[in-house]
Amino acid sequence: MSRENVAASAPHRTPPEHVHPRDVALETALAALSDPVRLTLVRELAGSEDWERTCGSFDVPVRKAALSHHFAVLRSAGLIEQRDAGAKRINRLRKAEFEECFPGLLDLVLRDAAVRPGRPE
Amino acid sequence: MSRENVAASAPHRTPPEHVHPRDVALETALAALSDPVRLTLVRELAGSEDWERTCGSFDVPVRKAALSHHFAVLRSAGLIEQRDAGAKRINRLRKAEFEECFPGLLDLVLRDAAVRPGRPE
DNA sequence: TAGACTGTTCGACGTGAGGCGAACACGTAA
DNA sequence: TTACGTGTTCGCCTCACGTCGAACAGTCTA
Repeated sequence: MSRENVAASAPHRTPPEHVHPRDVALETALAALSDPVRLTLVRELAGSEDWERTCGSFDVPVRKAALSHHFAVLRSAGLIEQRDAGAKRINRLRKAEFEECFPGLLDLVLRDAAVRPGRPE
Repeated sequence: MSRENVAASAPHRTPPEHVHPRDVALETALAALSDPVRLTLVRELAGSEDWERTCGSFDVPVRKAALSHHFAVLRSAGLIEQRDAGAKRINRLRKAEFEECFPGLLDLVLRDAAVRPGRPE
């Protein structure tokens, strides 16, 4: 709690904790991708450049509290990486790492959006 | 309720209702596979011949009521097909159809079991 | 410095999923 | 016919998930 612990020009915001897809169970990865909101996030992210999208820039029908929760789930499933940039937080899809650990899964998710747009509810 | 409605040597047990993977949403397929019990069922089924395994022949730590529920989930996700054989109900993994609709997914699930046996909980 | 903006955390809520035992239906064997 | 085995359905319970509003912490800008 001393002054020194906070010193050394450390960032004031606690940076997000990441999990590498290597340390993610298959069940966790599948569960993370089985939610429509998170599926939208992943797909929009896949169509953007790395570190291009802020958390608030996605077109999803939930408020920011729920949105923050979904990003946390994606993070702990090894699907995204986040970085603080000023007041905003920018995102990147961990395409290569995830593909290496769960081959074909990300492709399936992204392709499914294009090939079969209107699925049953 | 008349005698004729039951006639024509119809089976007494109502046969299970099936869903073709074609009519299954990606979210549904992923959710079905994100449960450890169902994952075990699918994997054991993949290691057996078609119509070889009865519902009660799987090594899962749940009672028969829950087991019956899991089979219903797998059925409505287009993952298995069931048929009545006397008092028992025998199963088949819809490997080809499912692979056609969700390419790579089943392979990922089955391979993951072999390549990474001990995953984090 | 005051305010606007971005995102996280907290507590609460409703819903649905997964588990169980009990009861039931059906098929089979004694 | 009776008894047993297999699997489904029902009601109930518990817990995790998704959602929200409110409050908070930082960052940037006026």
